[in-house]
Amino acid sequence: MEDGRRGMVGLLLPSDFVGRPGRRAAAYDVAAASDVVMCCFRRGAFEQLIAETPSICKRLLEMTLDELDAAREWMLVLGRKTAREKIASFLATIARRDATLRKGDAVGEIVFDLPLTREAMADYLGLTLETVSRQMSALKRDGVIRLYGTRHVTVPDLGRLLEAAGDDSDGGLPG
Amino acid sequence: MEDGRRGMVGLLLPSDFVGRPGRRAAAYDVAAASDVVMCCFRRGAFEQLIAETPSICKRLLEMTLDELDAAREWMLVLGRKTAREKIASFLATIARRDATLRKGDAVGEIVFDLPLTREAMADYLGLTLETVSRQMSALKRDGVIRLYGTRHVTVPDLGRLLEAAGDDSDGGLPG
DNA sequence: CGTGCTGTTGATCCCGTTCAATGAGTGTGG
DNA sequence: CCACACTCATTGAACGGGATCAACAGCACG
Repeated sequence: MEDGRRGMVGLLLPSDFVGRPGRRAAAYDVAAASDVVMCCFRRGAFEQLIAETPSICKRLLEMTLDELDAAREWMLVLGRKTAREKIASFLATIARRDATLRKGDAVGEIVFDLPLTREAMADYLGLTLETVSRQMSALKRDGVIRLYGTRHVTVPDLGRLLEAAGDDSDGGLPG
Repeated sequence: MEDGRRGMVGLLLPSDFVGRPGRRAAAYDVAAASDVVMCCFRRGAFEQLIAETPSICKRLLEMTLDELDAAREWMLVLGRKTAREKIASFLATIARRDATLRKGDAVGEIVFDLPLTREAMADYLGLTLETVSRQMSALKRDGVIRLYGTRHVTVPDLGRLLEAAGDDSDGGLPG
């Protein structure tokens, strides 16, 4: 924002798509928070591809609708959750997609690395970096997560994390 | 949310589209806040129409991308703005689309009716209804808006409203 | 070693919430 | 017509969660 306040409106993870067919300029900056591999398309050729291949357009529509749902879900997080719940929600999101990518070992201990600095997390969650740090410490103290270094996280019990996130309903583990 | 906290993730206004091609169930409730006229399509026929008419799919994609941009814009509002700025941003949004619908008299005094109760505004803005009420009174006291009854609003100077919204850059009135 | 960056922790303050009372508008029934 | 109930809105007082200001620790790098 003009006065220096910063915000993040999305987090792109492996397999995500970025860009807006039909527009020259994006409304937001895209910054790499880690090393990335990108697959790029020339705008003209890509738009032609869309025009000629209805199934691709349909697929893009579905992906965009998914993003929209995610954005709306996040609006609830930003608008109605406490700092602790925001942090827990964020960790749960990362844990979930991480588990999805290397799928298989669904249950048991979850291990992952945070892709963001404390400051970036704060921007994403609408908090200050100090609050992020404090709540991370609090979740660690309460045994909801364990921290090795500042980035490496393990979640011994996903249920407890979801509980801390305010996303109750038990996590819905399939029988 | 499960514990009684409520939130709104979008505001549908005349000419908006709601629904998700390709999904049976919506992730959110849709509630009418005023009298409405809806134009409905049967799912099957509509999806067939999409499949057969690439231009419609393309149009839907564009609309969804616009909604996604709006949702992200709103994430910044929810995450980084003060109560006063949130209220002002909301009023500016309503004023803008209202001016767009009955387009023409762009400049000068803007007049419109709020489509929501204070409580619904609070849910949309991530505030309490008391705070909404207080900030409305504050904006009125400061002369940014005028209130006739609880719903009817006039904005004597859009620039000042945008300033209060934190959306500086002067409103960009064309010469 | 010093410098810079990221993260942690402490102390204090303030904005928005919470709890509570009151007002204003509307519909209902005597 | 007025009393009553009910909903929506305004306003006040007190509290608290997160922001702010500030000090310091860990680590990489020259």
